[in-house]
Amino acid sequence: MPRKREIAKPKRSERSPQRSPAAARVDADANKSNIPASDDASSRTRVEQGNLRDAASERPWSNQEIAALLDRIGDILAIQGENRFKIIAYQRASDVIEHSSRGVQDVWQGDPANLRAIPGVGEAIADKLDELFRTGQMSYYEKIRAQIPEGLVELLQIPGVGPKTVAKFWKDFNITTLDALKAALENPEKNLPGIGDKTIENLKQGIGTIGLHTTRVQLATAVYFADELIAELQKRAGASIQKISTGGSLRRLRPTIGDIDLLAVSNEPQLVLDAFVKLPQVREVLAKGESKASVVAHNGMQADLRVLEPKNWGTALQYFTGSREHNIRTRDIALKKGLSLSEWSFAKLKGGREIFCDTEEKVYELLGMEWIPPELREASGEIEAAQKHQLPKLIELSDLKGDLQCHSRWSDGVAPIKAMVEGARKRGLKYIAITDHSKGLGVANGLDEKRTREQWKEIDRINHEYDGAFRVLKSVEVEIRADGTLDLPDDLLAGYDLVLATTHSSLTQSREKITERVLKAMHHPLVDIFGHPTGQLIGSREPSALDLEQVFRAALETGTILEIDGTPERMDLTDVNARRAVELGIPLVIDSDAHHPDGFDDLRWGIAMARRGWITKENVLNTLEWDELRKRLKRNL
DNA sequence: GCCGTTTTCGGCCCGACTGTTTTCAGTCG
Repeated sequence: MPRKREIAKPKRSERSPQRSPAAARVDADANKSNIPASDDASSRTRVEQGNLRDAASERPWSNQEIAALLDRIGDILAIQGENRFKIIAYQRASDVIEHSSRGVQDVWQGDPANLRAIPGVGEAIADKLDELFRTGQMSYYEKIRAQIPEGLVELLQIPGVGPKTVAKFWKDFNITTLDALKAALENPEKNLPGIGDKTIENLKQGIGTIGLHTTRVQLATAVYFADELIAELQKRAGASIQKISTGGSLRRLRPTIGDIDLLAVSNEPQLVLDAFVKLPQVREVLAKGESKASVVAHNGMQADLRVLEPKNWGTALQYFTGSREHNIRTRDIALKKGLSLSEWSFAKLKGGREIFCDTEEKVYELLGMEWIPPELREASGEIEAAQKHQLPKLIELSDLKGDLQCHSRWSDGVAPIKAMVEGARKRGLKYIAITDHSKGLGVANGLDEKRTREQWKEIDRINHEYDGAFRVLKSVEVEIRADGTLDLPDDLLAGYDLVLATTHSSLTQSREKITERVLKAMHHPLVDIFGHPTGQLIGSREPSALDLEQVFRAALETGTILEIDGTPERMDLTDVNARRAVELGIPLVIDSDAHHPDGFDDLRWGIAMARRGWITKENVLNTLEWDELRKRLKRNL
């Protein structure tokens, strides 16, 4: 769903997914009910911690940090009552940079003119970023930051409080911090004259829920919860619901989800909305009107429901799917065709009948382009491609023929190899690589050489039993040690069908060190795949400082395949990085990292990342039969 | 502040819900 504040408050948490003391994953299913706990100071960026200069380091600026800085400038300008289009310009630049598949500092290369190629970045912002990259500071930011009291921006976190209200607190009541506001609310008649009772109550409530409503959860968690809400709503008001769908970032399958958007068709909207706000999952009703309601569930997630008529379905679904930037672009295109596009219809600017679209296909057709899969609607080139009818044919789950990372109870999985085979067969796969951990990962009961050779015998027996109907590959998830060496000897590695190398420890190494370490492993002739490259765990661990551009170059040089790990908390490579990799011509594999026979369902999330990364079947090697795939492995070239 | 198959100046997506300054501003998506 296109959210204006998506580029302000909620987005901040989306950039730094919430931390929780998530235990090491044993079973992917354990994540289904895992809602990360609220944020803490450790995920704050150097921007949010204040002075850029103090926090400046040799590390390049990440897109997330640059986006947070531009976003913060937008917030300050908004509080100052600046021209709203100037504010929007900073927010748009922030949004584009955050979703850019290339590091902006990398694009810069010492020349601000290079930055102008980024949509939404003009002369002024390019020059400011140039200064930031050269000096580690931005004088414009320092200047405007000094013009408003410290702490004022934080008041924007309160739900329902925007820049105008913050400015009023400051100028009318001299309230500039959250603590001062809390104190003033103790005696509102005296401290906050002219503010109504209802507003006072909302402020008190809002302060209490800071953090709760901005928590982003893993895609899988949100999808399962949305399924639950829809099922319950169908049970209670199903007779009145003709159609129901998810919308927003959930429908676009973003790796993390801020809130759940639902969309329904009904001739009895009040009945459906009443049922919705009374669902057992609902803790609090934020708003309820004639066509929409917003609630907060007991698990802390916000859910919105819109109810409409069949004739509006296409425009409404298109609008509520977003993204915000995508909608701004599509509405702009409509305007140039003399049409005003809203969630209800196309209205003709010069009068005349409204045009209704009961399907999304009709909406895009009127806009002069082909239907765009929701996963691509991020204003990152999909509109231009759709106008030329050159959208890629995105990969689908059913294209996968095998899974090259999964675990049995030989290491940290919970099932015997045979049970994993049956789990994979049930899902239509024809081969799996059993990639139990190597001995270096002591916590995962890693295999030494002796146990490895025992495991191979079992795999031989199973393959014999299936007699070609299914193939189990002898493989390993070998640990790349802190110095870049592998923790199994070469003669053993040579005996596997394929080798997946990953990092699990020393992930806080410097950019230089961890990059050098990974490149060393990628140059090893027996390392076929580099798995879950950045080591990120959504909600609990940031990506390592690994220089992915160098990794991509090394992948091309060495023929090392890169992986998209579909475990909901990993999603690694993530969408933008996967897109960059295939743009450069690097072949990928999509794996579940299953630790349980049902864990193969997580391939679905890997496919989601791939589709968001514009990836086709041809880019992914495990869409091939094993006999074809094996020829593409480095060891067999 | 950005941007251009109407434009280098004059625009910049559209609507629901809330609270309250009862006709609309502020916030949000």
